[in-house]
Amino acid sequence: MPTTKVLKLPTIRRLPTYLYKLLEMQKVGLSIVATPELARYMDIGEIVVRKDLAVTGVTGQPGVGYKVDELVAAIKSFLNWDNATEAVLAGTGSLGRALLGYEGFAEYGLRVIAAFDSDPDKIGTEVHGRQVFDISRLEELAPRLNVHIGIICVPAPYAQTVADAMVKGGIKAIWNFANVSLKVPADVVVQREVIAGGLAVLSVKMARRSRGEEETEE
Amino acid sequence: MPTTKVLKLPTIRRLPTYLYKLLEMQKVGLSIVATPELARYMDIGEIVVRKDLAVTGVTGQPGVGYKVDELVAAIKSFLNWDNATEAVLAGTGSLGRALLGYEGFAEYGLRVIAAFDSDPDKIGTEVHGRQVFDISRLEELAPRLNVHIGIICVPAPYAQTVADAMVKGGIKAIWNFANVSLKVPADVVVQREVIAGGLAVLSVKMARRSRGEEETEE
DNA sequence: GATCGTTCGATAAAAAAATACCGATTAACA
DNA sequence: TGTTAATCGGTATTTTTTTATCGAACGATC
Repeated sequence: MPTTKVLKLPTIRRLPTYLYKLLEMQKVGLSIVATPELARYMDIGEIVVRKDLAVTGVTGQPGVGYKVDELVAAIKSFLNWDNATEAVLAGTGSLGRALLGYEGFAEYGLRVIAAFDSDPDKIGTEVHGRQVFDISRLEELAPRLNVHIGIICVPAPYAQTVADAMVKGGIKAIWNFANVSLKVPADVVVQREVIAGGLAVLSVKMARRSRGEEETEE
Repeated sequence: MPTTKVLKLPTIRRLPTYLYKLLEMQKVGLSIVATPELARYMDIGEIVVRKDLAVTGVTGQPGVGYKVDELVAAIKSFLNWDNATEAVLAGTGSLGRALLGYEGFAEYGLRVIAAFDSDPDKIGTEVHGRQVFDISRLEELAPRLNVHIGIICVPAPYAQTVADAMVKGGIKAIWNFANVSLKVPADVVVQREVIAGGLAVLSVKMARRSRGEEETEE
């Protein structure tokens, strides 16, 4: 209870998916959920589900299951998604626009309140209701907007420059979609997202399958 | 050499990032790369890099490093990315459009040649040079296009229906961006992509950091 | 109220992945 | 030619993650 348990990255990665399912159940009015159902939905073992839910501190009832509301609250709290965090986004290319258009972030406690770009044609426009500012103003505006999360969607060569500006602007967490490692001070956390990683796994799985080999499940 | 070595998922996920870096080096004319440089770029240990590269079968030279060209070829071959595979995409919402606009796939051996949607306003239009067809024609057109990879970007409630159509259309691999588990025959592989997973990790890291705790690096 | 099937949760075992260690090979340079 | 620094690649170890096992709690049914 007092100290922090070891955090398990795979578990944390799975939590949003649980949350998504649980929110769906809430909408339909379901109040109880048992492990087998979640396991089917997640395509993982029942025991994994129990371990995952355990980290949130929620305790289920034997023979019954878990209370959906409790789980939702606990997961949100664990992820610090209970009160929306505001973020800025740099790079309004196709990926940046996609993220700006993704309504799901609302449920994930993330509100992207402004976008930045270097393209004069884009500066001053709006993307999905958010204004696009000149990227050179990022460092100046971030503190005024009081945001602490930055999302980088610029091409790889510009990512470090943008990251530097974010750090100077007081950003403490960077969600990096550019495929480069960013140098940041120790008190800033970075999460690099490599979408092609999934494609690689898919490719290898497919190749094996077509060769008729059996492989370990993901 | 004869039998298949155990495939390590984390390694496979990292391969595209190596590849990206190596292609960059090729462009600049570098022909040799050593582990420490890659390790810095990847933000992981040197030993991990060596183990990763080992699965491709490439052997480096002590005191020198690896040949960039060899690595590029070996990784592409390992991932079956050496001759482009064609794919279709379902759902031209913001995410679907972003994927259609991502040029990087060319380097990853993926060519999305057609898109599908159910919205009459989108059907018949073009998105980044690819035509958008009525999703009801997916099952009919997929075999004629001779594609075996399908990308699902439709809202979660429609994902299973789309997947069924893809399977009937001869698709053997599905890259699923909808947050649901898909039921498919055993000879079809599915890779589910949960973008919010990374955000969850970032959130937890940030929370820990602000509490002044030390955690294990990712 | 007794029995059965279901589910939770703790402990233990297995598998997977990351890390450490160390000898061998190479280039650079005195 | 000898020495030094850098690097690879194999084996061994540790850590992390998944999977298995089992007793106890609960609801439903008879």
